[in-house]
Amino acid sequence: MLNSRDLAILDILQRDSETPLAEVGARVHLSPSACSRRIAHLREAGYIKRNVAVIDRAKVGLPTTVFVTVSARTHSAAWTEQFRQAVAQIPEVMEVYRLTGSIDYLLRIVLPSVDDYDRVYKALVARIEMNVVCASIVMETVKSAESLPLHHAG
Amino acid sequence: MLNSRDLAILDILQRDSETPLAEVGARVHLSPSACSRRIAHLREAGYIKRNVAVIDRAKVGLPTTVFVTVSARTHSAAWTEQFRQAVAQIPEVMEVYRLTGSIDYLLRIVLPSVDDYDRVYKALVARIEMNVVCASIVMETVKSAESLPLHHAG
DNA sequence: AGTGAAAACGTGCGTAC
DNA sequence: GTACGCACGTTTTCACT
Repeated sequence: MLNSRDLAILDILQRDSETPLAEVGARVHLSPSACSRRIAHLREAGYIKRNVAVIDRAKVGLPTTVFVTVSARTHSAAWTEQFRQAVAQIPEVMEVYRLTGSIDYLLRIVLPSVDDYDRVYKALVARIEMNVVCASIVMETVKSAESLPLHHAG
Repeated sequence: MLNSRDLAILDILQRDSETPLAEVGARVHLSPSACSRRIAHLREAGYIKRNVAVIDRAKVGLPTTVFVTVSARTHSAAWTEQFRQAVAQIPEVMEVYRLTGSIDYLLRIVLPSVDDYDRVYKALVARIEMNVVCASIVMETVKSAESLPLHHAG
């Protein structure tokens, strides 16, 4: 289980994983060595999965996001599995969610430009029969939090 | 500008920012010290924004995701700015995108449970008048890439 | 069991070649 | 680009509560 101090440590590390233990310790009122042990425990227990570099999408030539809503042709287990494999194979498809309601799936696709969507669309429909309900291009990212609301966790 | 070696380094670091320089060097056929210089440059130039810990959402008590589609009451600059501030103030609202098409905005909301959605919904409508078109609960995360398709970048 | 002080360790960085 | 050495931060040990 997690106490409030563990949550505070996680909150620091999800914003900057390179924060020196001395600073982490100062912020949660703990010694650096104690922080080191806590973090090691949080890793082993799976609360921290790994550390990653956050890359500027626009700067590396991937400024465009397209959201695609899809409904299944059939709801058979075979179709579902084939769909799962299709989206797994296409790296531009970064996230796929199965939703409640009339729309079955939501896909987030990351691309160099809107022109590339056609390529990804064709790659998708070549692998699996599906009804693309709608494709919406992201005009503006109004908010992008990148850190979990840990203070509001259960 | 970025060459293919820089992209390879970014690809390694976006998967695991703790990869030792010796291993990064081995994978891109470069000495550790040369890697160190490249990475420092990638940071200064803003390609790498920062390093963060990836936290297991379910384990910290935030397993639920809700996607909400919103259309604007009016399209005035004042409404837009007020909407921007409203979503900025609510930490559970992690991402907000302005989209093409009839739906104006897409919100990704992260919560302890579906029951908490009512609380966030009320917090939103208390701050800004808007038409919530639809709220869909994520039943299953079919794919979650967490790393950019750098090999397909422009 | 969990803490803090201090010593040992390892990695990354700067200088020299 | 390689080799060395220093410096820093992290990790471990240990005494203690």
